[in-house]
Amino acid sequence: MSQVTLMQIAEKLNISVSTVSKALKDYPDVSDKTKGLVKELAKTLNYKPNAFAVNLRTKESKTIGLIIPAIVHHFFSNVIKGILAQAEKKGYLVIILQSNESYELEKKQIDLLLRQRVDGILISIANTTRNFTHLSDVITQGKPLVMFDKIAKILECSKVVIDDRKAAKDATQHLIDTGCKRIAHFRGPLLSQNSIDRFLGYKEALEENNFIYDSSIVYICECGDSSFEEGKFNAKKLLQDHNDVDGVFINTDLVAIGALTAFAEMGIKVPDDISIVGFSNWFMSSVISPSLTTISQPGFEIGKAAFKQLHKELKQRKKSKPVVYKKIILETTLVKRDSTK
Amino acid sequence: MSQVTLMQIAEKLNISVSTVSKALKDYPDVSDKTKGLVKELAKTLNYKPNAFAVNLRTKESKTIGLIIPAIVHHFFSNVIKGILAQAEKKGYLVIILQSNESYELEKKQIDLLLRQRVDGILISIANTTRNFTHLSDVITQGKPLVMFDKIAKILECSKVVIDDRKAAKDATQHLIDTGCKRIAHFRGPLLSQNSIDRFLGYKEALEENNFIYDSSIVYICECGDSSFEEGKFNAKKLLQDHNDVDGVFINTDLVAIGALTAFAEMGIKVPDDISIVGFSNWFMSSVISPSLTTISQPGFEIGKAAFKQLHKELKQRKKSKPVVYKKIILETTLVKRDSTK
DNA sequence: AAATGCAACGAAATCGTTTTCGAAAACTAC
DNA sequence: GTAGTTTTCGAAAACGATTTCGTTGCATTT
Repeated sequence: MSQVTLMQIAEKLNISVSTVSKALKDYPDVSDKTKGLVKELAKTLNYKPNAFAVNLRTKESKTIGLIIPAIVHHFFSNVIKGILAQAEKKGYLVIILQSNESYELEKKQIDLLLRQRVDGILISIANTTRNFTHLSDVITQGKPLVMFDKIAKILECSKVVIDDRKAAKDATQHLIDTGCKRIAHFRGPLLSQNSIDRFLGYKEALEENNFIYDSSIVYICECGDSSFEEGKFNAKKLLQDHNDVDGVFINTDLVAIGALTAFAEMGIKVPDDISIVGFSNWFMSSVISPSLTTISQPGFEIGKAAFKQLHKELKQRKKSKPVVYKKIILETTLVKRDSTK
Repeated sequence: MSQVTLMQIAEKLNISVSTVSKALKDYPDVSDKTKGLVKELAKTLNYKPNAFAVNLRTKESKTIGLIIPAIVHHFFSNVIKGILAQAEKKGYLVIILQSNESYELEKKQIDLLLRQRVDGILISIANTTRNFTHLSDVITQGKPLVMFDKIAKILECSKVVIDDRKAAKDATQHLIDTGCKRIAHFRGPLLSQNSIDRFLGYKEALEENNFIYDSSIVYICECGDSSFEEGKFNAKKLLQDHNDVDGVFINTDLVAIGALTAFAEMGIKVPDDISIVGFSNWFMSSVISPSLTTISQPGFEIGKAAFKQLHKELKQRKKSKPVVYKKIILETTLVKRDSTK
């Protein structure tokens, strides 16, 4: 029941606590003989160092915090998987918090993690976050902070992202290349940076191909829990208002699948009557029918890269080396499927 | 950079560390005047108690561990969401580890969590786990352990589950009620308890309705990363070998969706030619076409209940009250959709 | 005036490690 | 045999908070 301590081992062997500690950590100033004795007894007693004491002494806990807007989300759960995989390799544990896209919660959670004195923090910020002082506080306190996917451009810290603008441009270009003449866009929230960038990529592709940009065929989706419904709703509205549209680039797969469903219900043929490109490459996009052309967003790799960068900064700080912030941009690819020609 | 300590506050106010500590925790033997001074200074200095020291002193960290076979999984990510929501309410943090359905990893991770001295552990065990000593160790060490979904029946501890057998029986009964005469089953791994129970429920429904059980129309799926492919593969095989089958109860939605896809490719009409019932109610099951009739498995509630139970045991132990283990069984419901008549 | 009670504070032990700095003990060399 | 190394070990001081048990002063009671 009660845990074994260094002291108990020391008493049984009639040596001091310090020698036991050093023996277990293979210090050179302990004889092989006592090392053997200590290690053997430690094993039979099933000694596990008290992490609380170690943390207090060493001022680090080999634990990092992760704040993410949502867990039940194909992309984000892949990111988590990537982070956990990498953290495990390096012997780190991860405390996960879900901000629910709420700035207030995010602020509280940052405070919680700082109180817990995690070694560093990984975060993808909430859509509603405008004020970044809670995040700059982290950096001020000397704790590494790495942002991914949903970042704050102003903050000076490392970031792991994709090029939303380029990816959106690729997606739109694909619609153009496959013969679409009038291309609509279902965008995300007005204030979400990713959504803005994707919108800009869409617009840029249009302009480069001498298409006329028409704001009346750009629809806004909040991309929350009811993404699917938003997709359905806007698809129906689109058909009513602009039946000449023959292509849509949609901010996320879930909205796109909603749109696909609406089109199916209304007897509109995809891709014959209208082509659709989504964004993120959720698993389900490959199994619905017609399967969805989309942009693959490497969640696992983003998570992996984010932890790697955090770990690098952790090591740099430990060696009191200057910390260099990095912006890592991961590649996206267009996955062509049956929702486009 | 360097953190504020009780000592620093004490020195600035010319009082002792103990008084500062007691003032902040509203002990009755500190005057309101000094309490005011201390609290004010603590706030302006942005004092945060050093969690490492508090943990060491109090022997608890308000942190629990969670081991889960997979994160990128609709059901499990919902469980996580439920756990995190409840943990947040009670002021607990959650360290999450993914076992990847590997017994070896699971064992290591239990050890990691014990070393970290988390206050308790929540776990859904890996499919490959046969030996449970690593889990009984947790209980022996006096740490609460609550298992959910994938449990070990032998272990004496609290459990949160659904009634797989009853749910499977309901699903099969629905196929019978809607006129199916020959019902196949795509089951999960031979050694997975959930899969066994669902199989037994299937069989029980057949027997109660005087259907003949035929093992040749029970197919095995590993239900791993390639679930979808397995569903497709087995659906095709089923059609080749037994074209008289008019209903299938399938162990999980993902496999079922694979089967749906295969049927669509082969021109088999669902539910006219064959009816399908899945299990778990993934989000995608509601948006594919035809939408999938399935058993809804309340992931969020399971997570919530699991944490609640753990928290209750944590409190009981703290008050040295006897800990009572509970087996909590949550309700499932049959969600009727278009893949059955 | 002595005894009692109470309010307000502090000293010090404790939690279990890590690590520095000495101090023995053992060994080498002259 | 002495001086100087090299091993090998231990004492003790952190790390920062919590909590027990005193101690002080002051007011109240008899």
